[in-house]
Amino acid sequence: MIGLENLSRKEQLIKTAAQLFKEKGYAATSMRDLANTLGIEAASLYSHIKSKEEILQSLCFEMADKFRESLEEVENTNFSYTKKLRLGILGHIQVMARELTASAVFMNEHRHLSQPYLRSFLLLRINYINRFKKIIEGGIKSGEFKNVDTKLAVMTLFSSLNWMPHWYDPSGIIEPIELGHQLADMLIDGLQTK
Amino acid sequence: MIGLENLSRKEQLIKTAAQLFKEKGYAATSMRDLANTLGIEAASLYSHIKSKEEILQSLCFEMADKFRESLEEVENTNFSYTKKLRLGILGHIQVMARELTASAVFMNEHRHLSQPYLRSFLLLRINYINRFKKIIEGGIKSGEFKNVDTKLAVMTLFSSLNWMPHWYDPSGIIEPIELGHQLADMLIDGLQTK
DNA sequence: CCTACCGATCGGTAGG
DNA sequence: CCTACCGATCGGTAGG
Repeated sequence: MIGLENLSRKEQLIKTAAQLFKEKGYAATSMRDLANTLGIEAASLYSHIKSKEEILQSLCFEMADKFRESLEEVENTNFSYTKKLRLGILGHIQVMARELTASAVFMNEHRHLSQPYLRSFLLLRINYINRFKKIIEGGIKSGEFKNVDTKLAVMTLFSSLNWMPHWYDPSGIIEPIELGHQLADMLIDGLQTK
Repeated sequence: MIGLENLSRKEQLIKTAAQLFKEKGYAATSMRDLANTLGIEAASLYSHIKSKEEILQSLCFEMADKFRESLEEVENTNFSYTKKLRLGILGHIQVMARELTASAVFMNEHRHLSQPYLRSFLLLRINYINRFKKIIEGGIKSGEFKNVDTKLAVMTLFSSLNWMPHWYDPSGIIEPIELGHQLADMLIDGLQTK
């Protein structure tokens, strides 16, 4: 692992776990896998964390919080719905780009949370999705957007966004902001030439 | 479980496993979970199948085959790229709608395949994605589509399509074909009014 | 952060 | 399809 030198041991542990959870999945990652990657014994992990699930909890809820924060900034503006949607997409992608691994875990591994954490995570997520949906609905009412099925539209957006950590190459040419603009262009203007 | 009466015991077993793999994930689903759901002992499963992974293999490769078949039909036409893209989307969604659970497993659990199955699965998948990409590239060259980033375009399409099993309600109002048309409309024409 | 260890559960087999 | 069982591995604890 590279770039973990400045982090506390606990932060290193969570970052490393996120990597493993992303690659192998939460259930298929053992505490011994994690310990081996860090170069310590499995039992030693428990002086930093209380349980395996605690790691998943911090990853999921910290990301949920960052996504919510980013969208709230956009909501507190007076831009058109078209611009709000674009800024919402840009914000989401920038949060994701800063935490690509944690974002992938947020998207794919949250189902392994136990109750009551799972329930409150799903509430946060549906709330986030509904806020994007409100922007789309607003755009339809204002005449900016076509009268599409808003559930389909928002789920298309949400799945496109959240699958990005699986294929986006942060060392590649295209920058997160540029990527966000292109995705917004595609969804707002379509592929077709005018 | 409903509607499994006409299937062979092995087919029932695979369908039931798909449901559990979708809900809990492959790694978190134990053979005892599967046996309990079917109302038999875990050891009895092995008179129908060789291993847990064999179930995952049949699910993943059978779906890959159906998706490939559906896209090949579209490729063997002389339609415009716009129409090919639309028909490709419709085909994918119809295959998925017929096997919603297996499709979710295909999308999210394939990483638990061991070698050499994982490698050949990923080859099938990248081949499928590249065929969609070729349609988009063709449309750009012909002037039907704007000069977008084709990797972004095809991954947006692919992730939208494959996340559908997680939110699409087959008992709801909207039919798979109608859904496919609306998704195609969105991606091709965009959200924006003209 | 380590050694030593716990009970529970895992995928799977033998033999009927 | 069952009983009986296997060795391996799981998340986690006690005590230092």
